[in-house]
Amino acid sequence: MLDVKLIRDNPEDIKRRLNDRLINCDEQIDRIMVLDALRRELIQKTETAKSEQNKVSKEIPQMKKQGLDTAPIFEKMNVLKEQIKASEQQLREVEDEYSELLLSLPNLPDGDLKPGGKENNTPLSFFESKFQPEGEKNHFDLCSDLGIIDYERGAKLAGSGFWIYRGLGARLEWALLNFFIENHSADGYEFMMVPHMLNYECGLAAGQFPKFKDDVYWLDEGEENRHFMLPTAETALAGLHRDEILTEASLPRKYVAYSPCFRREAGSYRSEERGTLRGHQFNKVEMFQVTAPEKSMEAFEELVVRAENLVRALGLKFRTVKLAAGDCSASMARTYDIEVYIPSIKDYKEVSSVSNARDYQARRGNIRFRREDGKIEFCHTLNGSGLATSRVLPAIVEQYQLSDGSIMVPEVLRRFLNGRERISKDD
RNA sequence: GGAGGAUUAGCGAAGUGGUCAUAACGCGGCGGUCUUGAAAACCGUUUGACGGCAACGUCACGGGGGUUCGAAUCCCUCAUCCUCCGCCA
Repeated sequence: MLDVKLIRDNPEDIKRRLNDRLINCDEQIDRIMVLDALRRELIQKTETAKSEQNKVSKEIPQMKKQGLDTAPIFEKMNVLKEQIKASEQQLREVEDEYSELLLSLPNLPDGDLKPGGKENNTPLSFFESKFQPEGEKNHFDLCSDLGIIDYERGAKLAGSGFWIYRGLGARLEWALLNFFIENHSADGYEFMMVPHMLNYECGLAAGQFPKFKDDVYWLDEGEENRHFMLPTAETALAGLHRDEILTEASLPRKYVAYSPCFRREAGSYRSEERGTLRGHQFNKVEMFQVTAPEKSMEAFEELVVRAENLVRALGLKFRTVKLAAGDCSASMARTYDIEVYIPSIKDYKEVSSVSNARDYQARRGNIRFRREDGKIEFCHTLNGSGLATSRVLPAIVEQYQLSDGSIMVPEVLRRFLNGRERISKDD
């Protein structure tokens, strides 16, 4: 959520900066300006009447004590009561529309981002693979032939977009997750195992709701207090310190969580995204930080390097891309993607998305901290995948394939697989 | 799933329709007096949000709604926690 003061002070500047995202919010901002003024006027009106009501109300017990006639004063109070009721009703209507509009505005992109969409993304760095692949098979065929992923029976159990990791495939997947968690934990990130079903407020704080509430799976539990399956552990971690005031000394808070991620992905199927490249459920290790505002860029750089180092340690070819304003997700002020190379489609696929939300999520979730001098401010929140496995595994099998259709196990993962160096058909 | 009970400041807790909600009282925290230093004792202090240039005002007793001239207090509803019963990996 944006600070309404920013809009109030310079609505044209905010419009221009949001336009960089290729989203036109001009009308919404104009309307917010109108409602903001109206809102403040109504607040004053209501509070003046309430002040009067409180004053008179205090006189009543004294009058009764003295045996005075209270009838005329009740008369007056009834009038006040009606006035307050009416202006409160008006205020409620104005505030409903006002906060809905304010919540629907995306975050301001950082000033150094290129305006526009995907086409304006800027690759920042490239890393070449450690291993020279000996074949050109695609990951779908390799995984099927090796028997490490069962796509057919996955669809049988749950439909298209689901798969089963089997045997050494499951072990490899588990090894990746372990490798990531161990890495972050060693550097002071607190490992969190969070609920996989969350309430609405989590989605609101993270910035996914109300706009993207149809992109997640909702459980059928009746009208109120329903749960949705989390689309990323970020949604849980963004809700962790909701309505809390943290001490400055306890910042930055560094968390790492593993969770499966559930996404509807309605209409986003593309034929090149076969196998595990896009599914309704995938595994991800997520990093999350809560920082003081002046420390969030430092934390951002840290998260980018952490994610890069994991891909580098696996020896995979990848690149890091700075996203243009329009390609960053709505809650984020800046995002860098780490993309791993998938030889069969001659393209890079995102395995990590590192973002700085600045105070956008903190405002929505009311996540604050107290400075040493006692002042209370909103925190900054950041998140980054570290990493999502559903694209790492295809990259591994393709980039580490041998001429006979077996694959090499990246060195850093071997100790999670009893020292195993390769996976072949006979296993 | 059923039956009870609870939710008030950092913590414990008083308050059962009005003039004690910046909330009694206790603990803790912070500042001070005393002390070589500490402890003890004593004194003081200690919520947040919103509106306003300010003076000041408004709101918040788990959340939301209602009754009333007036609600922490009465009613409805939801959430969470506790106790007992049932069921269960």
